[in-house]
Amino acid sequence: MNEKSISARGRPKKLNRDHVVQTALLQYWLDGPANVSINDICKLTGASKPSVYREFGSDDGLKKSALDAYHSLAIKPVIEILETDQHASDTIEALIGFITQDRTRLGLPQGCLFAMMRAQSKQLGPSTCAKLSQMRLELLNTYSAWITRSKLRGEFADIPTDIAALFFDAQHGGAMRMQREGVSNDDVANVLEIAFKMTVAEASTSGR
Amino acid sequence: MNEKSISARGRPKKLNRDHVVQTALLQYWLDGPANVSINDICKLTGASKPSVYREFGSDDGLKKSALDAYHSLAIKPVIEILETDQHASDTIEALIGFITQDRTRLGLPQGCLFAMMRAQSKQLGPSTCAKLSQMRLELLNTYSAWITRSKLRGEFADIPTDIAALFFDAQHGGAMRMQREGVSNDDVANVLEIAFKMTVAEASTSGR
DNA sequence: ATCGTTAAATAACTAGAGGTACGAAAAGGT
DNA sequence: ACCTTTTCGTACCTCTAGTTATTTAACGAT
Repeated sequence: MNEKSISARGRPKKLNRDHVVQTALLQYWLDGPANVSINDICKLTGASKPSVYREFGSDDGLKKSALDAYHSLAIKPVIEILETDQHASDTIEALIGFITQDRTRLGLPQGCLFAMMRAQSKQLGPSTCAKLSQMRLELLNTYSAWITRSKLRGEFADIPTDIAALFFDAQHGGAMRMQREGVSNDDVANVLEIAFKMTVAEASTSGR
Repeated sequence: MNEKSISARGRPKKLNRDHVVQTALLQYWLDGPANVSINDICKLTGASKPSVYREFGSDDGLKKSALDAYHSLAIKPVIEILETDQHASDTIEALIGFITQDRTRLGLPQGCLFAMMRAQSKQLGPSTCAKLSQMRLELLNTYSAWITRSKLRGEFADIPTDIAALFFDAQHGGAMRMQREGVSNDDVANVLEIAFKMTVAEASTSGR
């Protein structure tokens, strides 16, 4: 099924790719991608340095793989919330809930690796940067599609779609930074609520 | 007047402190504080490394001094806008204008050194970090004071002051990131306008 | 058994970071 | 003229980053 059974020749592989990626992901997330070296990853996983280079090619390759894993873990859920068919205000509520959940209980760091990497993209390699902007576009497009759908149902204010998408992306980034700077999740949620409230269609607001 | 004339003994100083600080500031601003080494600064200014260390003590000291200079250059203007006595909507307009001005014409980089440093504070030394959080608090307090005054004049929406201050800070940071990521100043201004519009008192909005 | 294939790990290399020891140089004071 | 004070700058140090050469080990195929 996997590639291992296809090419079963040669010395069997010892390195656990997933373990390395997960460890790197967590460490990048916890300490910031620029503060974690390949050496650190080797110490943490017990892998040898050449093994890591054989598997990922370079520091850039490992970071890209970790970012890939982060996508499944923390970006896809956001996208799925935006693609769930429900009232815009419910989507917003779900979004706020996901962003401000207490991740420490799940053993996950606060903040957002994606946001951190965007903030330090100048210190990252080309393939990580490519992945980053691809993810950025994917998110912006998902926001745009959701906003368009919400507008058709009269649930969204009269704001240009692309501007509103940038606005949502900005709020998400802002929330992540607040978390890192120690603002309580309650306060972050409050900020997001007043931020997102205005994007809801004005008709329903004045109707109450 | 200055310290030079007080202790005029010893070999005269050759190092131009201001020149070094300004060069460092610009380079940090342009390439990111983590991507500029003391060596780079020395090459750019012609100063010798020990001179720089004699003057600033450490990398951390130089970064702190550069951040200090940035405060006068780009943070103080924001604070002054917030302390000018005018209608809240005019203040907001001035704020948006300042944030989205085209700095390339002034020979200044895009983005915001303060925001960049906040995003990479884990890579900075203790005194730079202290300066950073001091500036953060100063800004938040200035926002809060302005919001309180605006509320008294009925020009601000019914939002908890500290939450609104965090909201403004978040918008500023978001705008800086958008600039760095290549969003046009027009689009940034549009995002800020819809973001700040809601903080204006609702009474005047419905009155139109 | 041996051969090609693949992966292992030790031990290096290069580059650049932050930081400093130290002797020479340039001024004023005596 | 000499001493003291202050700064200068070359040449170094240490440490860690990313990266790789090289030899050895473990497998399937012949």
